[in-house]
Amino acid sequence: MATLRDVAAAAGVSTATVSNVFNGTGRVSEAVRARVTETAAALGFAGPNPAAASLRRGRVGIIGIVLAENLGYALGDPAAGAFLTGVAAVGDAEDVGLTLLPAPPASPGAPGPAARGLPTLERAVVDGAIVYSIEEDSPALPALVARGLPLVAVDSPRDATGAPWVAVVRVQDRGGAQAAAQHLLSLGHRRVAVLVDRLATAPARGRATWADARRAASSVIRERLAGYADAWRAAGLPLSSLEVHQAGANSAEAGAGATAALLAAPSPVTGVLCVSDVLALGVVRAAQARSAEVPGALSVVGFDDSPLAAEAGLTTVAQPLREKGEVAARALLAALAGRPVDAAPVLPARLVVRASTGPPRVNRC
Amino acid sequence: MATLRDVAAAAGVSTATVSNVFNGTGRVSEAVRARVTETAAALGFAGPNPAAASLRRGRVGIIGIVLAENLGYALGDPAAGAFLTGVAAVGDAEDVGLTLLPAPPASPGAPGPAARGLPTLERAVVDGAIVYSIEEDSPALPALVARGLPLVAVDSPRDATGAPWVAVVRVQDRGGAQAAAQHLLSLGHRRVAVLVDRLATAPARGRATWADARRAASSVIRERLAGYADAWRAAGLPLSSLEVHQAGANSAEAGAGATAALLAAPSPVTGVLCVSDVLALGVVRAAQARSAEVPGALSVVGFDDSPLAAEAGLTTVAQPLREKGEVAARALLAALAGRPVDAAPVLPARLVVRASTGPPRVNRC
DNA sequence: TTGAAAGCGTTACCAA
DNA sequence: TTGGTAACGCTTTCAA
Repeated sequence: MATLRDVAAAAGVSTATVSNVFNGTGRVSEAVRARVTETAAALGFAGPNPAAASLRRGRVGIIGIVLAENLGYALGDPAAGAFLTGVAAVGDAEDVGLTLLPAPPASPGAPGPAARGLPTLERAVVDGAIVYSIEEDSPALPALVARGLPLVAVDSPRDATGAPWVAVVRVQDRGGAQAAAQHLLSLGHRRVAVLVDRLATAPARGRATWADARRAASSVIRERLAGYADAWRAAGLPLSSLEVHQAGANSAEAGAGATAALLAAPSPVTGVLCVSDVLALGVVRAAQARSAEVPGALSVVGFDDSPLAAEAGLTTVAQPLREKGEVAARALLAALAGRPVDAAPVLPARLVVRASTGPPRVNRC
Repeated sequence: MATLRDVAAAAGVSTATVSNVFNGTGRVSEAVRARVTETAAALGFAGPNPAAASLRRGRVGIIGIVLAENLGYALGDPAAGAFLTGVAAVGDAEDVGLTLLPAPPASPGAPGPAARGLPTLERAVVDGAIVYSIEEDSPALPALVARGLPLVAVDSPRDATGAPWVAVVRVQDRGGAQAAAQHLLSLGHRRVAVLVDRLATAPARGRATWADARRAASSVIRERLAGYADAWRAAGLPLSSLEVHQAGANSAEAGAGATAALLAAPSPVTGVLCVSDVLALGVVRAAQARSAEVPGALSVVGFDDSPLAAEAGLTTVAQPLREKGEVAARALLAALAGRPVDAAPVLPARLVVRASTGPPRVNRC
């Protein structure tokens, strides 16, 4: 592959001039520009080597998006897709590329600084990064912070682990969750389950205590659970009638798998508040498969209003996913450009009532 | 920010040694390793500068994914998300990052090599790229080819515009489409519409001719249309009873907008073959809004079997989206590693019959 | 308007 | 096992 120097030599000009031609920068006579362009074409020189240019410039024109777990898993949630769409839209407008960075979960016995299992994260050529919904104890966070990159957090720890965030973007998770629970209460439900993917980093299934729930590893989960509890408290109901269950993962399958436990109990719940739409859709599917009508026998509420929810007629708490991506991207780009940044935007959440919730059926027994 | 050289100086060793410590490479005594690690920590050195390392190494550990149009638009299609998931899964496994590269559509009057509006594409620091479903006349293609990067095409031109593809990944679009059309035929439909997003690069709406259809800008669209026509031909039916309509864009809204024309004609169609699920979902929604039952008054078939389709009970042609991503990524990584590559994998497509198709209702008049 | 030259921060080869 | 030392390919003053 020809280099800029080759072109300079062949065209009989300096490398500085060739660089100027290719960067649109500066004053170059039309004659020289033409000669350089031609020579470049003849040599098959496609433009400055990006790695070299990045090194020299100190900027790359690419921002990273750090996604929880591995990329494949993260993109499986349509909510993540919507968020990315927002980030991408802003990136487009500012001619900034997007690199997806996987943040593996905490693993015990991390070796030296070299082979900690975060190679992509530590070596990615990016100007800054948006940290999307990663677990608070992920080793990715310190690794990123150590790099000294400008960082924007989305859906992340309230106290943010001391990371020097440029901005922390949040959603009214607690208020949205409260509205969801309030909705079920006002329909007449009094025995309801809360279904989370998992409370701790290690997946677990089955019923959990509220004490565990309050210590959930994810701040978003904590907030949502707190919101559900708020509604219960406001109604003067005991938390014993608001059971917390873990599905083990954030997927429709996991939601389906957890459904039996909800319905089979001695006194089954009449409603389920799920912390994500994918979980909720799994519950709906499993309930119907067991001939438990939704919402007749079981009301189901999701969270996120991901694209799937509307299709499925799922009552859910909508958060502006796309806008969240836009806000985060704009904050990061502003910081990179040295512009002032809103350090703590909070986006609204709102209940969207669809067909998956209704009054509880009166007990036939 | 401290550099590797600073660390070397402070620790009283050579830069080579520090480099070795941080790359796990080579033999470094435990004592030296410890001293270097400590010094680095003390200086706040987070590891080698990725841009510099990339320049020196000649590799980055990142592959690009070129998406049609702009990223925001592309990610709006859940099918793209599923594909990306596949690519990401392979990337994870091989510790390779993913950069999303936007490929703007053709625009007239492109200026010099510098400011052609493809900055991200021309400057992205990647080792190779997967070109996903981009238009055949996109300026992105020559720009990429000029860079001399190893390239894998997905859903791309049959003749591939002479680009030196490492591999071209295809799906049995034609066969899948034929099966879809055959399905409607066997249900008794004889007057059917084909709904595409658009045939040419410039968006257009309304009915089109088969002559236009055969010249569609996208090879995938051409293949699918050919498949529909195959079924018609095999049944001995005239193409005049298989109307081609353009929706103008690949979105549910566009599909909905095109629905009126399908139903309002003097002799309305009884079935619609859509080239994507999002279009199909738009048609279903719009038909129902006009009190045309699906499938009673109108049978609707999608394409892709994106995650939305199952939720909505849409009959569609399934293609292995995730696997497509995996195959493409593996091909590219193999090429980068100098391993042998299957240059022309073809993935299967299969009809998935759900609730959106049924026999045509007998005309009441 | 053009050129000379000094790095940007690494890695990898070869020698010690 | 460690160090010296060339590159890697470019951008950017500063001078001419």
